[in-house]
Amino acid sequence: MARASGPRTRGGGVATGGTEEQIRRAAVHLFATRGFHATGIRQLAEAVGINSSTLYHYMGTKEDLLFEITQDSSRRLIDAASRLSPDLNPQARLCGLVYLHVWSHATHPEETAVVDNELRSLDGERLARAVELRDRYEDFWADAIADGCTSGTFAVQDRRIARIALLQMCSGVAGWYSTSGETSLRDLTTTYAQMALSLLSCSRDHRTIERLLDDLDLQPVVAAAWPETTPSPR
Amino acid sequence: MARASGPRTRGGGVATGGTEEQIRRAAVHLFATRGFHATGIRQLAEAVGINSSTLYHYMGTKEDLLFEITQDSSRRLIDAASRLSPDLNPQARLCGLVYLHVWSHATHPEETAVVDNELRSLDGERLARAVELRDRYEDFWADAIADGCTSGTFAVQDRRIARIALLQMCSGVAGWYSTSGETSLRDLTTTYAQMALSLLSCSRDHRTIERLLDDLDLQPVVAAAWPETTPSPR
DNA sequence: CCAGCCCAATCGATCGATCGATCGGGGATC
DNA sequence: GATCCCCGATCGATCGATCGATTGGGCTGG
Repeated sequence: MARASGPRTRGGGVATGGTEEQIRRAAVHLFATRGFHATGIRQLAEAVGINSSTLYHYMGTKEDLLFEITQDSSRRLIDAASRLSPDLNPQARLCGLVYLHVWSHATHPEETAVVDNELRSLDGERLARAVELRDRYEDFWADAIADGCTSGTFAVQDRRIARIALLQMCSGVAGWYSTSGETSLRDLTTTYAQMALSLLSCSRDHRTIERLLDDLDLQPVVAAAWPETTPSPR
Repeated sequence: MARASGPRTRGGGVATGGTEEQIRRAAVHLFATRGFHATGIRQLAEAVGINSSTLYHYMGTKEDLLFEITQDSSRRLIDAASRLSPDLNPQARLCGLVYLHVWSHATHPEETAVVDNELRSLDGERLARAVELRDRYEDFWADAIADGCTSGTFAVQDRRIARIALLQMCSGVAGWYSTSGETSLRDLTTTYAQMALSLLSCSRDHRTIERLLDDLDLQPVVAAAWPETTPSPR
């Protein structure tokens, strides 16, 4: 349990946030970079600067920690997607989903990578719950694609394959994008939205999509889904 | 003591190959499904039906095994890509790459998944060699995309991002496709080739791509890259 | 104000289990 | 008897997790 909301002890507490949040952050980083099974409980403690036994004052088992991380990240994506206006045309809806997904994966690559790659380390019941959340999120995409296809805006050979391909392509952003690189977040999201529309046989000019995304004004949505956006670079 | 299974005689070995090949196959399966670090040496031995110490008669370390598996799979992809005729037009070349990549990932999902997901478990020097092979393979894609862009066949906002997106999208096949499902390999590869061309602003009809792939006649190429397997369709 | 107590927070020590890997020897075949 | 397979036993290291003990700030009753 442990309710930590403010108290810092020990001198020299340079790190930001409470101990519990530090643990969470270190776990996200280690799980994303080395993998769940390759991350030792002592490594995690060392990254936080505490003894390994102290970890268990703040968390349950190591797997509990992984589960909570994945649930949290999954829910953020679902929250963001569900905030999209329901009466958008298919084109705008799809662009919005791409924007939210790519923005999340670009600015929080570790959280999203853990969800994308480490679900298999969950046991049966937790895996089922995690998959359920993932499926709920993918339904937003399935609905948008179906809408566009029935209305004639999109044209694809196979809707399910198109959905899988789009999600896979957009998730890849977490693996390579760096905010310190030469591509801005604005260009990145626009480029992916353009590729997504093209893949759905609905090509649009880059500037057109840029304006479309500007009009959607989704920055408040991602800000609500990922509140404590860190000032740290990376 | 009677041996449980796996008569060793060389005269054609009943269902499974030699012990070394059995180990390789079991390792590919376990590394792909559970992950490298989550796979124990005793699990691996049990899957083959031998004692864990016997493993070391056939292999080096566990990491040696992973390295060999990734090198092998990477080289097969490079071999296949390098067999594509150098004087194909960009459209046909790109379709050929998609075909080879998707076919490989669909028919050998575990080998390819290990390469795609477990490279990080390699140590520094081996990781560097593995990444080098991966980069060499991606160069085939970069060249095809560049050719198409300079010749006006393709049009993308960012060639590098397009390449990454295409590869990510095609690699995803390993994660969901089942040869026992309702989608044939022929439809799968054609659908992906169509999506790839569309993404590159070079839309083509499904039937057109089907014929294009038929004309390329790439079955001998994949058969050469993955010899000891069953290639029936197309 | 102080005495007494509580409790979050931390650590060192250690648990049983499992990890990857090694070694010497047994038994079969040629 | 030499070679090839294979296994039981075992190594040191590390795994995730728990234990008892200590610390110190904050709250309470007097």
